[in-house]
Amino acid sequence: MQFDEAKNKFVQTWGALGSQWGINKTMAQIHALLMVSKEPVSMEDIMQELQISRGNASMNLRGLMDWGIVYKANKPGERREFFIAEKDLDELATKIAKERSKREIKPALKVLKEVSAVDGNTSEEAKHFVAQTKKLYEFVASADEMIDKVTEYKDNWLGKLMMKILR
Amino acid sequence: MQFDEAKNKFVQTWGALGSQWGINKTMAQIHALLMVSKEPVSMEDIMQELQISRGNASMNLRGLMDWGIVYKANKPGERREFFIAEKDLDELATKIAKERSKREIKPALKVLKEVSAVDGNTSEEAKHFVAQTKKLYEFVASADEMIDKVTEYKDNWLGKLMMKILR
DNA sequence: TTAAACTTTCAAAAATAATTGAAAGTTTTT
DNA sequence: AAAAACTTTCAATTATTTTTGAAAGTTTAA
Repeated sequence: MQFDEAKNKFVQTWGALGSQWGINKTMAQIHALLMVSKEPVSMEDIMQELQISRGNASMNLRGLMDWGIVYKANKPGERREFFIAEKDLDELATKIAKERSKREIKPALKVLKEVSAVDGNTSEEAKHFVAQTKKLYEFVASADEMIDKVTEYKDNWLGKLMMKILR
Repeated sequence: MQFDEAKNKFVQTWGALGSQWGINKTMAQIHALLMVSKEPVSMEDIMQELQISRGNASMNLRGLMDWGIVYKANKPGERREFFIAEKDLDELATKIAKERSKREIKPALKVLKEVSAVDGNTSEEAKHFVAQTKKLYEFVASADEMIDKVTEYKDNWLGKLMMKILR
């Protein structure tokens, strides 16, 4: 396979994957493009390579920066802005995990706690509901904690040991 | 909070969450509904509770069954079909992890392997591309394996020990 | 075998999400 | 201070996804 073809395939595939994970296609494609670019890339270039409008590029770059996985990079002597992706994969995974926890898991936990505290759970139905949502709360909370710990310890000896055992 | 209100809130929240994870809203809502129902639920009841059409209910139930997290249940003496959700949360998590691995991670790995094998990587650009995609391959492959192991060992002593350490 | 009871399918309609592009906003240069 | 070089915003458009509902399909009962 030729370089251009390979690059294109990578960007397309990453974009399609993004959709399945609740990230929009263009955002995932921009990220893919930046991931495999050695040099910082200008908005102009991104628009050109992905054939998208200026507004689209601008908004999705902002989105990626909000996730903390793309940065602005200033090229000396250049007026316009360039962009680079976080290329350290451990760092990338950590940022994504932390952000998803904050945006999605924490709010879900809050709701689970609320709803599992229904008043006077008299009926069988209500009892079952409380039991299930409590279990769910416990489960989600400990999964969330576990992800925390794994990312936190990822580069110390204990973490490395565990990774080894798990592999 | 009253039972009905709580149940509704739970179903709505789970549905909204589903969207962010690439699962459609109705499918997530049906799943939520079944999760907290003690008794098997008929399609009629699902349509009623979620205010959705027959076709919609049918397709999304089929989807949930394809994921292996909802089953048909026959009530003795009843003609029509009833549905129940997998309620064991470890089992649920395992099924989802396995299925996502099969549907999304494995195909992504295939592409990563393909594209990291570009011909005559002469230019600096091409070299960087190959290096990045190879790293990505390694990373994704080991994350996938790790998920495998965690779900596999979840209920044996080693798994339990690790869970304890990680908590 | 036919009718009744129920489920699935799928083309069309509706709802939702993403994209465009031009105007407004910023920052830098002269 | 004005122009130039660039970025952001957002209402309107376009594309995608989901939902509907009626027809076709299937299974059970009589």
